[in-house]
Amino acid sequence: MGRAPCCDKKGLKKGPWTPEEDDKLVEYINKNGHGSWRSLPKLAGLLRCGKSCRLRWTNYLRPDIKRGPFTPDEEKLVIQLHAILGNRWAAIASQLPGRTDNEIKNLWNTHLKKRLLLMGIDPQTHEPSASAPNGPMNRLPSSPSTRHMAQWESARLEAEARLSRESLPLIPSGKPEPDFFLRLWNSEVGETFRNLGHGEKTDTQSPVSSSSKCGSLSGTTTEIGLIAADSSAAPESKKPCNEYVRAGTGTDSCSSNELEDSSESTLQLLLDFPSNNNDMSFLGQTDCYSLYPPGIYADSHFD
DNA sequence: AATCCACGCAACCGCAGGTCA
DNA sequence: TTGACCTGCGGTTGCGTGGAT
Repeated sequence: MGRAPCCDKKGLKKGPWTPEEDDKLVEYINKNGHGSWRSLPKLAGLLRCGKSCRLRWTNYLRPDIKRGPFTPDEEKLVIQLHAILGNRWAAIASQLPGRTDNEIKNLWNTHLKKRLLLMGIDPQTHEPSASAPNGPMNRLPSSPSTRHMAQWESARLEAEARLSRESLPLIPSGKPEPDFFLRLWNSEVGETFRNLGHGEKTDTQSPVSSSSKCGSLSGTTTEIGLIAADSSAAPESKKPCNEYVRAGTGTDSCSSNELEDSSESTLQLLLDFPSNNNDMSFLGQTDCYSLYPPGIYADSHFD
């Protein structure tokens, strides 16, 4: 795969953007849209490479960018999503309207990572660091894949307990609509779940650390399968759900691998789940999805 | 007042994947 | 099927700024 160097031309400007350049870029995009980023600089009269223009636009000039400090809620969400997604900043950013992946990446590297370290939590694995052997997360398994499975299993059981306790359909009014799960199950994603027992392929290559990806996707699909099973009385959902829950609740690495390929669309569907600020709120706990013992990510740690 | 240093943010770099001829 | 082109993403760097000494 050949790839043309982006900024191989001499005479292209680098470094900080001037207000004049910003104006040109904004004016051009407002008039014409960005079209091809590669040709944009020439058309807009900028001595920049297209990549630089795109970055400037997406990270700074875009009108829907929310500027200003992150709120505690946003920070909590970033941490929770990072526990699920790992360093997939774009995916995390997509759940925080107005925030860019760059911004979140910076937030993580400059603030959140340090805070977690101070709390004795390894920011990469979200488990207790060696310096905090008695940390509250020490009860979790040490192998990343096992630990993630355990985390999601814990979340699953929590949700299961809550749902059976309530044994009521999920009510709208800020809560997920019951139909959502049915629709989910009957969707293409649900189809993926239904096919899980038939030897779907697995994607083992990913830029994301294996631990985070394994845990996130397997857990994600587990949750969806469970909820679909519990919240829908649709007859067609019974068998596949049972199958799926069985697969999802398996704690060996095989089931993890099988579920791993539920794909980005699955993840996206979960992340697009209709809730307020906390994507995991449907698991029952509103301030944290409780993969960790209470208080780990409580507000007080991030104020 | 001058210097040093740590921090935060904007921007760059290189890779990966998708599209299209 | 192949390769060029394009975009998006994550990691990293460098500079400006403010606080500490």
